Amino acid sequence: MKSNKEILKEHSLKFSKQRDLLLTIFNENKRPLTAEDVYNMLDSSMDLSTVYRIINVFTEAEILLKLSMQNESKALYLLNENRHVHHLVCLSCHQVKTIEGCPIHHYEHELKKQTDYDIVSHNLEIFGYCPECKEK
Amino acid sequence: MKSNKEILKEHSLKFSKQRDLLLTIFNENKRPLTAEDVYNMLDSSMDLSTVYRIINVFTEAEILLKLSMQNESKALYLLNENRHVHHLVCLSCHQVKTIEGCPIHHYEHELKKQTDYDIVSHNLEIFGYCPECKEK
DNA sequence: TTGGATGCAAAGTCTTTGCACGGTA
DNA sequence: TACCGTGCAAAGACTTTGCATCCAA
Repeated sequence: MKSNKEILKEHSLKFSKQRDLLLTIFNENKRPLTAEDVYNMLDSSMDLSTVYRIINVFTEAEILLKLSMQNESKALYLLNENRHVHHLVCLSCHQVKTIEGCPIHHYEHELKKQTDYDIVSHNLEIFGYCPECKEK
Repeated sequence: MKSNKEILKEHSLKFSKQRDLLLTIFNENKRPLTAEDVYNMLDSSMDLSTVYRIINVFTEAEILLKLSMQNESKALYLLNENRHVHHLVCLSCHQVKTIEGCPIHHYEHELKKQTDYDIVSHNLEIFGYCPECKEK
């Protein structure tokens, strides 16, 4: 298991107490978090603007992944596991299940032929209710 | 071809000059538009807040579809064709190609079994460069 | 020592809301 | 006429930025 310090170094990012803390939070919470979620977990011990700045730096470095979830006005961020995966997100508790294997990888090739588009990426998120929440 | 008046009536929405105009704009521009795009097309002849209000009403009535596209801070809206389709969006010109047939429809059933989640919906958008833009 | 990171406060961007007026049913 | 829609102005929510200070390399 890599230390936070090592992770930062790999991405040519300076170490700081704040960056260390944020990495730890995202490591310990494998679900999408808003900047505010993170801020609250820190008991406001760091400025909100710093949280935003670090999240932006991490996203640019691809340490974090930005999710686009409709009906959410705040941006959600998740640790980038560096594999091509998708997420099954619980609409009630926001818990995330990571789905290995991309169901449309093959389809992209087909689409490329059909449309003559240069296909670069896609965005797939699946929504539902997790076993616990669906009972209610 | 239904008139705008009829479309509004079907959704139990009152007719107004402004709603009529917006429907026409979305009908003539089958690509994702921001509230501001619409406002500009109107030569500012209607208030921006009205544009937002109408877009919200239309989205709630499912006349429009709200897209979630990462790296876009403004919300994008598109006429809802009332079929389950996905969109292939050009990263350069925002032109949209509608894809009939859902490549993951079958996959959702499989996933339901695997995960015990109650799967409700998904969100798939595909990004790339259209034949014209990819030359550049 | 030095440049980048942070805290604080202020501003920016996108969107929503309150209220008076106007138009549709 | 009664109610909903609209314009205008202001506020709200989320995020970014400027600047002085602080800290890691």
